[in-house]
Amino acid sequence: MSYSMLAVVGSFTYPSTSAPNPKLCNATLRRKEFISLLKNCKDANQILPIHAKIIRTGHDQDPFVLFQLLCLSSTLSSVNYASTIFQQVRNPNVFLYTALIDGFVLVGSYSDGIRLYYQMIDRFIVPDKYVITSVLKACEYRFALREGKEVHCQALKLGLCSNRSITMKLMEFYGKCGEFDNARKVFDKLTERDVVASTIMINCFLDHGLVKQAVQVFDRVRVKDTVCWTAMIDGLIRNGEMNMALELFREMQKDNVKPNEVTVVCVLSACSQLGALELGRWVHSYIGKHHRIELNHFVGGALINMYSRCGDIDEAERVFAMMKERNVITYNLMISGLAMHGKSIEAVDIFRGMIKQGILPTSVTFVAVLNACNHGGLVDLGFEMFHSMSKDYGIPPQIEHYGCIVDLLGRVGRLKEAYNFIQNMEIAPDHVMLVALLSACKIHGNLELGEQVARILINHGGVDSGTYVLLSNVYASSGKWKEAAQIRAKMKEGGILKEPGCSSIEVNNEIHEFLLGELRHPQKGKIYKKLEELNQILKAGHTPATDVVLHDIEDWEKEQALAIHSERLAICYGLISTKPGTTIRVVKNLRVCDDCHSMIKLLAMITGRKIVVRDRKRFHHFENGKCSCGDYW
DNA sequence: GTAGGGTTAG
Repeated sequence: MSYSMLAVVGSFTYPSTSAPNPKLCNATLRRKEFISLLKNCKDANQILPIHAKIIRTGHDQDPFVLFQLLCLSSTLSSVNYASTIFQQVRNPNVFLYTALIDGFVLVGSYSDGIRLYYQMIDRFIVPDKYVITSVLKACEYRFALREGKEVHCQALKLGLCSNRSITMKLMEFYGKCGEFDNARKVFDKLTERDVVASTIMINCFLDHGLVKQAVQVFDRVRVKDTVCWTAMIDGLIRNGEMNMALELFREMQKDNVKPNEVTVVCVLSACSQLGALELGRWVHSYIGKHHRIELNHFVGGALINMYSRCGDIDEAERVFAMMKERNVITYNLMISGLAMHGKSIEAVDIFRGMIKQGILPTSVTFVAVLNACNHGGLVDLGFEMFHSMSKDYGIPPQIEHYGCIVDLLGRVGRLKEAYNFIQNMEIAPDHVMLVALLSACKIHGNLELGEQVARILINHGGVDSGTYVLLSNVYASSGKWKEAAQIRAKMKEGGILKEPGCSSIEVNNEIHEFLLGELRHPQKGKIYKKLEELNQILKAGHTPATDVVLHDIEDWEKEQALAIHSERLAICYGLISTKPGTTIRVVKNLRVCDDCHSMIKLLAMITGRKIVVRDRKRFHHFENGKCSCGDYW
C-alpha cells in the first residue's frame, strides 16, 4: 500500500451518517466479497470505507476488485477519484482502461478519455471490443474525426470490425461527425441490417436534418419496434416536422406497436409546440390507462410543459400537484408555465416551495422566476431575485437574467433606468435585450430613447426581420414615414424577408394553419363571411390602430391589410367550427399586434367566448373585454 | 473470472 493512496482516502471525509458495515469488520474479506460489496453499493458515501478496507487488506492492485471500484466510483462518486485510484495501479489492464474511459465519457471529459486510450496504446496494451466502443463514444461526442478514424483502422487490423457493438458505434460516430458516406458504408456492410442498426442510421440522418434519407431507411425496416418508431417520431419533431411526427404516431398505433414512456414524452413535446391540446389530453389519458408508463420526471415534465404551452395552465398545475417526485426541471417547467400565463404570484410561490423542499435552483430557474416578476410588474421582487441568485446560490447572472431586468423596468415605464442598467452591465448587451427596450419605448411612447436604441441595434448588425419590423413600426407609430421606409429599404437591401405571420388552431384533433393574407381552407367562404360579419359589429366600438402596419397607404387599405392577420382567420374558423361557449385557443408564430389585441378583447366580449392566444412571447387570455397581459406584451 | 446495440422534459 502506498502513502499517496492513503492520502487519496484521507482527502475524503468519513461520512458520519452512514453506519459502519459489519461485513467490513471481517478482516478476511476476499476478492469475491469485495466485488459483490461494490456491485451492490448504491450510495457514494459507502465507497470510501470499502476502498479503505481494500487497501488495508492488500487488494489494491487486484484488477478484478479495481475494475468494480473504478466503475462504481466514476458513476456514483467522481471521475477524479476514479482517476486518482487508476494512477496508483502499477500495471493497469484493458479492463481498467475501459472503466476509466467510460467514467470520463460519463462526465463529458471526452478528450481525457481519448488521451487515456492513446496512453494505453503507447503502453502496448492490445485493445479489445469493449475499449474500442468506449473510445469511439468519446470520439463521437468530441467530434474527433481523425482519432475516431484511427481507432477504426486499429479495429480493422485487430479483426474486430465484424463485432456488432463496434459497427454500431462506428455508425454513430461517423453519423455524429456528419460523415454519412462512411456511416452508410458500415451499415451496408452489415450482414444483418436489423431494426437496431436501422434506428442508428435513422438517427444519423435526423441529427443533421436529412429527413428524406431517414424516411427511406425507416420505410425499409420490416419489423419496427417501439424504439425505432420513437426515434423516427422524435427526429421529425427535432426537425420541425410536427404534423408528420403526429401522423407517424397514429400509424404506429395502427401497426399495433405500443408507445412507451419515451414515445409519449416526444409526442407531448410535439403537442406543446403545435398547441395541440386535444391530442395532448388524449396522450395524458393514455398514460393514465397504461400503468406501465409511470408519471416520472420525464413524463410529468412533458405533461406540465404541454398543458402550459397549450394554454391549459390549470391542468398543468394539477399534474404538478399529482407528481410524487419533482426535480429542479419539474419546478422550472411549472414556474415558466405560470409566468407565461401571467400568474406571477403563483410562480413565485412555487419557487419558494421548491427552496423549502431543499431543491437547489439553477440559472434556468431564475430566468423563469424573473419572467414571472416581469409579467406581473413585480419590480422590487425581481431585483431581489436578481441579487439573490449570485449572493445566495452562487449563480452568476447571465445575459438572459440581465435581459429580464431590462424587460421588467421597461414594462413599468422606467425606460431611462432600463437604459442606464444596460450601460452599467458587466457584459455587453445582446440584441434580444435591446429589442425588449425598443418595444417598451414603443409601448410607452418614448420615441427619443426608442430612436437611440434603434441606432445601437442597427450598428450592432445581425438584426432579424422581427427587429426591422419593430423599428419600422416605432417610426410609423409617430408618423415618421420616411424613416419607416428607410428601415424597410435596409431590410430589402440586406435580403431580409419578413417572417410570414402564421396562426394555427386545433379542431377535432386536426391542426389548421392560417397564413397572413392567404386563405386556402376548404371552408374559406364561411370564414370570410364570419370575418365580415364581425368586422361590421366591431366597427361601431372599435377604430383600428392603423399605425401598426408597415405601409403608408390609405387608411381603408390599411384596414384591409389588418383584417386578415392570421390570428383573425384562425379565430373565425374557431368560431364557426366549435360549439358556442367553447374556449378558442390559437397559436401564433409572431407577436400579436396592437390592433388585433384590442379587437380580440372586443371579440371575446361580443361572442361570450374565452379566447386564448399564444404568441411568440407569452399567453393572452381574453375574457369579458380584457386580456390577462394587462395590455403589455 | 472482470462489461452495453438504438429512442426521453427547461
